[in-house]
Amino acid sequence: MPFSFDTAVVPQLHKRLRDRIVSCDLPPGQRISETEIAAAYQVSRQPVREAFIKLAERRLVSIRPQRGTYVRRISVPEALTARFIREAVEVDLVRRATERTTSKMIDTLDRQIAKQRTAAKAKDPAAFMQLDEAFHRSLAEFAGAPAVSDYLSDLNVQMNRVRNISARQFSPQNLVLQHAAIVDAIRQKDAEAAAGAMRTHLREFNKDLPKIIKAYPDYFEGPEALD
Amino acid sequence: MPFSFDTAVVPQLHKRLRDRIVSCDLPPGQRISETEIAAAYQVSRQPVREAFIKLAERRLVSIRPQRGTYVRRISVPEALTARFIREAVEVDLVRRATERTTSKMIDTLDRQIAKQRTAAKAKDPAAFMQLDEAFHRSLAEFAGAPAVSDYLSDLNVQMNRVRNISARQFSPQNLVLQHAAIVDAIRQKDAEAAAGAMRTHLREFNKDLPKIIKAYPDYFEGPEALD
DNA sequence: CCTGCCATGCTTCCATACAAGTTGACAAGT
DNA sequence: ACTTGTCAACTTGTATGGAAGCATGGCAGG
Repeated sequence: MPFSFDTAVVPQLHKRLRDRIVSCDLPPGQRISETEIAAAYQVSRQPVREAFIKLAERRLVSIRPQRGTYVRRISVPEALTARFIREAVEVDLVRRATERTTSKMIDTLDRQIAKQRTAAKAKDPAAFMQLDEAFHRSLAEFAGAPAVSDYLSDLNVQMNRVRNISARQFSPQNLVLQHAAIVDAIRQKDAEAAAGAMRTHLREFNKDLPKIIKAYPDYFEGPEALD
Repeated sequence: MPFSFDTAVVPQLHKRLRDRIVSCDLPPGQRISETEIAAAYQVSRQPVREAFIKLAERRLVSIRPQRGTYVRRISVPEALTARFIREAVEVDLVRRATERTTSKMIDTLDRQIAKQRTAAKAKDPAAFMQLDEAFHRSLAEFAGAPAVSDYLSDLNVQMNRVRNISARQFSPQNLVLQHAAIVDAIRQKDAEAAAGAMRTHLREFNKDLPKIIKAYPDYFEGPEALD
């Protein structure tokens, strides 16, 4: 499938490949070569190579010189580290958001949760993932630090592959309840309760992870751990 | 100055350019062209280009197609966001470290502080910066999350240019005292005091920043904020 | 049957050539 | 004086051709 002409090729390639990797359409461990992708997308090798470099910087692929380029398997320590950082930051964010509670803010969050409930019932994991991200982004905005989300989404790239599988596997209904608990605590202006609810919510990842590892062991890095 | 032959060129170039940028040897706003750098380091344009791509991913340079590549000016909002995240994470880390206090740990930290005092008296900013990073890295290790440091150092790239200038401008003696306060709180197993001391320490950045902006206004992004 | 060598075909890396867009100078016209 | 059009000298983007290194499989020798 070729690209639009009037735009640089590399960004298009990068985005497309990233999406395919995060959604596990290109599964972890999959080998992808410059020539192969170049032929598939009808471009020369150079832009493909440059897209690969960008993906490697985000640790989504691993370029092994003279050997090949592979979709990185998920590193459990890395995913846990990303989760740890996310917990520290988001707990802080939700505390701050609670201190600045406004009725407009509560309304917005309530509306988002209603939408999430709908998506959960409709069993539309992709839509739910998007709403989930929007919810956390809103919290960052209400905490007065909107740019934090951008940094976090960079970080989340590692977690998101797991969460994508997870969303397909399990019902996100739990997650909606946890979101609702966070909003309730904010509504009551109870910062500590909100922080606790957020911690509980984010630690759910640690419970799902082992299940996903059992179900898809090939997707994860073994002890070899070569980059 | 050419490179060693038996190693790939791109990583060497990347590291060298990154160091030059973070140390402000290549000042913010400086234009750097592929051909120019290629000539200076005796390589072809392609590896330079690929190093530029990596630097752009870390937001250290801004590649403007058909126009040129520039060392990014420091974005104040970005630096503040990085600091915010760092505070959230490091406060959490120091709390955890306090809960796991051991005498060996205290010894290590005390020794590090002694070294910092020496570097501060010797007015060796580069050495101090290195010791400072080692100190924070140790705290992450003692908190049982060593990999967090790697993520943070990625984040810090933005702050580090400011801190580099700051270290040259002001005496780091204050910072040593703040480090010592953190260690004292850990010694007394007072997690809240340790967290508070860490907050105070990291918020120092917010006090230095305006001074640096006044002294080097050209190094910072104005309202134009193009990318 | 097992082991080690070696050719072959792959991969990424680097160099080079060309394409396409931007910028600035400068001259012509108003 | 001011605007406008053109051109030349840059910039980065893409294509392509080798060079060097690695993996695989066949094959000779034990």
